[in-house]
This record gives sequence, structure tokens and C-alpha cells, in this order.
Amino acid sequence: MDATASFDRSEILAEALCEEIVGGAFGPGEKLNEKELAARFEVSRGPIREALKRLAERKLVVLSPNAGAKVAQHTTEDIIHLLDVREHLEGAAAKLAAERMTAEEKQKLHTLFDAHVEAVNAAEDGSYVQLPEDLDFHYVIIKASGNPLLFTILCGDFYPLLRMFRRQHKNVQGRGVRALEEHRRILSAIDDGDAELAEILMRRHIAASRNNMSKANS
Amino acid sequence: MDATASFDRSEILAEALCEEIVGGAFGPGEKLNEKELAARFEVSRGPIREALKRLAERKLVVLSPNAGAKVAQHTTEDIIHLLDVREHLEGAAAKLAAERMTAEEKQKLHTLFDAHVEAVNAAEDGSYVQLPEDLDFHYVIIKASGNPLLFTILCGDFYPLLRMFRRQHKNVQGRGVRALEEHRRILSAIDDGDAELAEILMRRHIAASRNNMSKANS
DNA sequence: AAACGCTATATTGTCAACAAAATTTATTAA
DNA sequence: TTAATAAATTTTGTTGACAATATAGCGTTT
Repeated sequence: MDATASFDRSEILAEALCEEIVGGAFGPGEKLNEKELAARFEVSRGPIREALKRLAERKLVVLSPNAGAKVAQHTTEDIIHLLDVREHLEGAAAKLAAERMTAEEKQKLHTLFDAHVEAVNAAEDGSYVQLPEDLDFHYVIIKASGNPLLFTILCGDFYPLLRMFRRQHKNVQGRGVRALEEHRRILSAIDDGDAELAEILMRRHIAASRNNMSKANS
Repeated sequence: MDATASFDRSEILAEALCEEIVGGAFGPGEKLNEKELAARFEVSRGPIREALKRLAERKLVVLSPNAGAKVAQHTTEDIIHLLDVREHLEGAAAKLAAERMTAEEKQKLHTLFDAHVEAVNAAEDGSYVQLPEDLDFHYVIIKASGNPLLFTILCGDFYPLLRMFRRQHKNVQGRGVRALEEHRRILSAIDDGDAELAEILMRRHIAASRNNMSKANS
């Protein structure tokens, strides 16, 4: 049906392992024992090793020769670097989205935004509730950019790394209402088809989130 | 000695295969036979398979379940998407480089630029001579950005893909002297420590190169 | 008690063999 | 001759076994 619905065993294993790692099933830097993983997933070590090579390319694990795989431990500096890159890529996505989004897609984004507003209002502390990925504001914009590579990098590669980092470090306080206000302005720019402004606002939005994290982990 | 000087067999194999693929040892979309590769590299199929999984993550090969690996065939559209992303990332690199480069590094970049000027002048047709990667103008700026992730993505991932594309498609006519003039302006902005301008100029530079390719392959 | 070295154990890296799937070749019928 | 079908071959996917390396435990020495 779907062209990407391949049944590559190592890819499925990589995905499952990714979910476990990001979800916190392993401690930071914890050793990933091949035999143990093989037993648990009920396969032999071959496919497990292939999956680990994939995760190494995604920088979720670190491989040392003759010592195997460990869960990657990213420093705060690493994540700042990641967020620097993310700022520019999310900016690209917002720009492209503003240029390409149809009225229908914009409507969908409005509906999503309104739901976020209600969710934040419902939480008395005004904290930003993390909704499922495919409902996320950023996710929709990235999708709407029409650039699959952008989606792969931001949602496929970066998002797991960020989730992992957030788990490994003290949970950074979200920016709640402020972030929502930034979203509102981005949405407005997209509505107007103002690509340049959408990019600038998105970059500021990500930069603010980076500075927030940078401050919390200094 | 070097922490990254790991002797991971599959990584070495992946690197060697990458070089062959990018260098044109295989036709576009050509099947990569595991047994054949194993024989040629004098290893068994295990490490070869691991290397192929890595290359799949880098989008250099495409894996189909029960059908193995083929050299990836990227469409012109794919490459436009890639260059869209590259525009923003090279912009990020130029911005960071302008903020961080020392006087020494700037001097080195000047020397490199002058060498390029001479090389282009020497070629009577004024075509842009492709110099080895580590001497390349862009390479130096990306390095100088101080962001290793930027380096990995641009030089590690994107550069091979672009080389492969250039080989698979009709060689796009370089922009020679014009590109050099753009380099000169970028260099000037970096000299002044004008990060904002360096980013803008670099983005224009990449955008021009994208439009050039887009026109040639339409 | 800490440091060193040795031994035993466990883990990784590699390989060759087997099963399942796809591809190719050969065969038959229209 | 061409199309469809079936057998034969090749290729992938997976596994368990073996060798090389690293780790952990233990006793000895300083």
C-alpha cells in the first residue's frame, strides 16, 4: 500500500529501540547488550546489530569498536548546536509553508491552534501541554512545507534526540503562554502568505526556546 | 589517538562503498549484490549488510525487503529539496563563522580565495574548477562555524548526495566567475564580522546555484 | 589499603550454513 | 511467435558457532 511500508526487520527493530531509548528505558550512556536485546526481541544478534548501526547514524547510540553500543550522552553544548540548526530549518519550513499552504491546510492549523489554546487555559499553571507528535503545531507546518527532507531531518532525526535530551537532563520549564503567543503570530503570518515574516518569527520562536534551555542548563 | 578513529569495520566499508557510489562505480539505480561486494572487499556478508544499512540511513542506497540494496536515484525534485535545505544551513554556517572566526582563520580563507581566483583566471573558459573538498571555500566556512552537527549534515551527508546527483545527471554548467564574485562578497562580510550580511549573501549564493541547476534540469 | 597482574568470564566481530523469497530460465499451450 | 506457467537458480534474511577482544573477579605484592 504505502511505498515506505517496507518490512525491513532491522528498520522495525531500529524504530522499536529508538522508542525505548527516547522513552527512557535505558539510562544515559547505558550499555546496550546485543545478546540481551536479541533475546528480548526474539531475533538473533544479526538484525540487532544492523539496527544498532542505523541508530548510530542517527546519533542515538555511540559505537565503540569491540565494546559495542551505548546510549548516546549528548552534552548541553551538543543540544545547543542542534537547536542552532533547528532554528534555521524550522525557519525554512515556516517560509515554505507560508508559500504553499492551501486554505484547507490553514484551516486545519487554526483548529489545532485553538485546541492548544484551550489546553493551556485548562491547565491552571499555564504550562504548555505536550500533545501527540502528529497533532503538534510544528509538525503540521513542517509537513506543509512540502519538503520531505526537512521532515526527515526535523521530525525523524532531531525530534528523538531532543526528547532524549529532555529526559536525560532536568526537565526544562516550558514557556507556556508565551510560546502560544509566538505560535499565534506565526500562524497569522502564514495566513497572510507572508513567507519572510513567517520565517523570521519561527526563527525567533526556536531561538527563544533554545535560550530558555541554555539558561536552564548553564 | 583520535576518538573518532574507530576501527568499526562496517563504518570503513560504508565509507569505501560511499566513495565508489559517489564516484560513479555503479550506474544509477544499480543493484548492489551482497555476495559480490563481500567477495570484493574480502569479508563475509554480515559486515557488508551492516554497511548497507548505514548507507540507507544516509539515503545513498535504497533497500527493498527481500530485494536488497540499489543505488539511490534521486529526482531533480529531490535535489531541489536538498538545495532548499542547504541554502538555510549554509546560511547558518556563514552567520556563525562571521561571529566566531579568528584573524588567523580569516587569513587562511583569504589565501584559499586567492588561489581560487588564480585557478579560475588560469582556465581560459572561466569555468569554476572543483578543488579537493578540504580546500573548498564552503568547507572552510562550515568548519569555522564551530558547529559539528552542521558539518556532519552538510559535508558528511549532503555533499556525497550532491556529487552523486551531479554524476547521475548531465553535468550542470558551473557559474564560474559569478560564483567567485559571490564568494568575494561573503568573505568581505565575514571580514567585517557582519554575521547577518554573511548569512544573507551565502543564502543568495546557494539559491543562485540551485536556480542554475533547476533551470538546467527542467 | 591501593595497585598491579593473572585468570576466568562475558561480549563483540566474523563467518559459513540454512530457509525463505525473488529472479531467471525453461517449458508448454494458444 | 508470444504468453502463461512451472522448474531451477540465485539472492536475501536469519541463525548458531567460533575466534578475538574486552571486562570482571581474585589473589599477590608493595
